[in-house]
Amino acid sequence: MTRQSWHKIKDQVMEKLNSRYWLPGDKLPNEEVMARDFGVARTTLNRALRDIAKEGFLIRRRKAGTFVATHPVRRAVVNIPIIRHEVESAGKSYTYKLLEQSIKTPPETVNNQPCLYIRALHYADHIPHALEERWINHHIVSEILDADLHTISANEWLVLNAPFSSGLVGFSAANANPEQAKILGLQDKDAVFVVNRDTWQDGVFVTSANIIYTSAYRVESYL
Amino acid sequence: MTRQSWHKIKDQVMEKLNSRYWLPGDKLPNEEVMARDFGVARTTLNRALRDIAKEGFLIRRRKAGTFVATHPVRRAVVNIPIIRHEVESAGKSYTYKLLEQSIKTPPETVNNQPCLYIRALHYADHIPHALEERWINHHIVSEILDADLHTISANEWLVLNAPFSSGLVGFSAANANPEQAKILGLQDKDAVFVVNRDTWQDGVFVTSANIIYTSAYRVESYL
DNA sequence: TATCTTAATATGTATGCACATAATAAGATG
DNA sequence: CATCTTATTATGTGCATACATATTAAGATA
Repeated sequence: MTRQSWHKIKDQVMEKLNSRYWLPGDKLPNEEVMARDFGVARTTLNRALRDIAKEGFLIRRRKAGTFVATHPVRRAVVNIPIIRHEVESAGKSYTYKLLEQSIKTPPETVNNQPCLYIRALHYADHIPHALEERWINHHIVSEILDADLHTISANEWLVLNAPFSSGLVGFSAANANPEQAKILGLQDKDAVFVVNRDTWQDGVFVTSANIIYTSAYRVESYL
Repeated sequence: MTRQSWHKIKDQVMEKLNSRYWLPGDKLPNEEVMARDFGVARTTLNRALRDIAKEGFLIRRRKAGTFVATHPVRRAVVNIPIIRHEVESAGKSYTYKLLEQSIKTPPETVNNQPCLYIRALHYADHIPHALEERWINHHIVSEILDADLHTISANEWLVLNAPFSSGLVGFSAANANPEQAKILGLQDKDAVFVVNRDTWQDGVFVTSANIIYTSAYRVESYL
């Protein structure tokens, strides 16, 4: 008898969900029984079920049991790459221009003490691709004051030098303001796609960035 | 001696990454050694490392070993809820109006045979919140022809009745066209946030939807 | 040297067992 | 009847062990 992997068990369970053999809300047999049915150890079945639950199709509660999710919340996993990589992997040439670098006081919503402010333009095939507007807490990542941000983008510098901080990403749409439109080569009021990223290190504010893309930009993901 | 959980091991490893004890590109000790160092079984350490690798901070290759990712691709996990739930969990009243329901031929980019076309408006506190424009392959999910789409949105009906299909999500920005602007109560050319969802069941086209939100809308996620 | 074969190695995972823990149900107490 | 306590149960997880598998490195062969 060939060995069963937890991947195969997962596929078999998913098949029973897809075929509606188990319906939303249904309670599944307990692990011991299912493991016996599938002919694997409970550990192996457990791993398969945990993985499916993590994807949102099953709800598991101790003592209560395992249930088919009634309203599976679909989760899309979105990659947030470094802009240079994003451009280059689309087969285009990447260039970059630092527009502004100064220390000033950000809006209260960002931070309550003076920060390093960066404005930079990312090009794909020498056409403006994305405008980066970023606040950096240089009290925390003080080494960035020595970095040559004409050569390497703040985006990339931070990923390399403070890569493991936690953060919040937001996607939204906006009308370009006149200045942004001019820089990006757009008409006034043209729609832009804004990616906002705020990150912290151990609870302390590190950086807040708005990346402003032309409306041709699109974030995609399989789910 | 208290028992160590794989979560704690994970935290300890993450701490060594955060503190730059291990630098991007570094090779970590092998599992056997690390397990001994942390005082746990290899299984437990393995689970922690697998989890971190899944999040993109470590790269693991058989025989080669475990390495700190040089360019960790940040992944944001975005929830795609049912619109009604989204509105209600914001503490607002949800209402819904079916604007159009007909069978016609979609653009070639969607499907090559006549489909059910739905246009519906979702309200939050009786203010237009999102416009749904959707094509449905009624040859596959024929039961939807019997559903009363005045009562339940196609969005929700599909999640309940064909919930486990695979799909593609896209986020983008656009300028509202005059008709969309009128329906959503916007000015012409106002920016809108568009969520596009295409889903298939076993490789067969099921549905393609554009959900058009006003620019106040924002997709957020921790990472 | 170039190429194929083989051995060594680090991760991947199945299994049986034991115990931890959360949540519920049953029972005891006022 | 309400409330607190306790037992039960299903999932969560640790551990030791064995073997699987991908990948690299070393050795053999031409």
